[in-house]
Amino acid sequence: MEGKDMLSWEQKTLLNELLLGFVAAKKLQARLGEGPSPSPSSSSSSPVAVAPETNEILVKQILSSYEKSLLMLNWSSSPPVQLIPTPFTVLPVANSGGVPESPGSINGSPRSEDFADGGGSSESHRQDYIFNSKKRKMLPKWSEKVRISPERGLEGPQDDVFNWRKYGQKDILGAKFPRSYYRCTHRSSHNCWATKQVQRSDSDPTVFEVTYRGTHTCRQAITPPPPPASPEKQDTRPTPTIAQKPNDLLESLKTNLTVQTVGLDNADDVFSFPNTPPFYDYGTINGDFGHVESSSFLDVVDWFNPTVGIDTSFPTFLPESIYY
DNA sequence: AAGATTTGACCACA
DNA sequence: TGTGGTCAAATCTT
Repeated sequence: MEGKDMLSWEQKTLLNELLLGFVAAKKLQARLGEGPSPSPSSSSSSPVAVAPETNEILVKQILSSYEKSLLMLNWSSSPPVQLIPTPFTVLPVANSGGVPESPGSINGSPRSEDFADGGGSSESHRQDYIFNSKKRKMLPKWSEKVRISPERGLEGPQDDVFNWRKYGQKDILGAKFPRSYYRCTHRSSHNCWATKQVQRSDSDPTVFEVTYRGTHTCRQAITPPPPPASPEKQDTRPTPTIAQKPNDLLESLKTNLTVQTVGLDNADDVFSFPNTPPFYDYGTINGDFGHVESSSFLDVVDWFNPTVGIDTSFPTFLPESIYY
């Protein structure tokens, strides 16, 4: 029964995201429709200087995709709906892996051990373990390099708004520093399978290589944040236990660290956080809504998920029907 | 007392 | 068989 709750929560989250895109597309459509479409030729500073008809077609396609997706979600509530690990989860620094051979239920089925099996048969426990291990392997994976500024005295990157719980540390062959393993604090409560590994760079101790696996299905960004009790009590903990206003957090993050994405061609590109959190800028990511088959916007969702923890709470203009 | 971290052990995979 | 990733009991912190 709890599993069902989780599933429906995921569906809601997905619906939420879909609706966001849907409404945005609607607005765009309205704008395109109302304004006297600017002359397609000259002084349009927009990078996407296309004929109005093309715009409309694109918008229709977008809307159609959203509608279909939403419809599908609505009527197929019983089959597992995956919020994340789908083959089209592409992240800016994805370093392979991550593509499930079968989109089966990666995240949809909660671990039975969570509420059943009360420490009973070790055999079933083993099977759960194996199953989850396989499951995890199919999660999308990407990494970032996070640089801290030494003068701030931080020893670990405080790189996102998610709550991570350390579950292991390992000495890695050939690495000076041990690798730390974190998973989402809400793993059991929200069935959130996001994990990350933090490895301090050998060559530059101010750089932490953070490898994320899986995306958050929890809503940490809007869960009641614990009061900022004692600032910087510990150091090696790369995880803030805060989930305050993303903007505030981003501002502070911007001053503290930079993120280098790994795996891009120009690896020395240093990425700084933008001023506003999320970048729900479909214009910059679309590239090709025309035949991308409704996956692009999900990519965006995943794109910012790990670093800034886009919460589903940001200014929402969604119909209350999906609000819970 | 509850939640987080540490750490040794176990497991899968290359 | 060695290594990386995870588990879980013990320990620590709040």
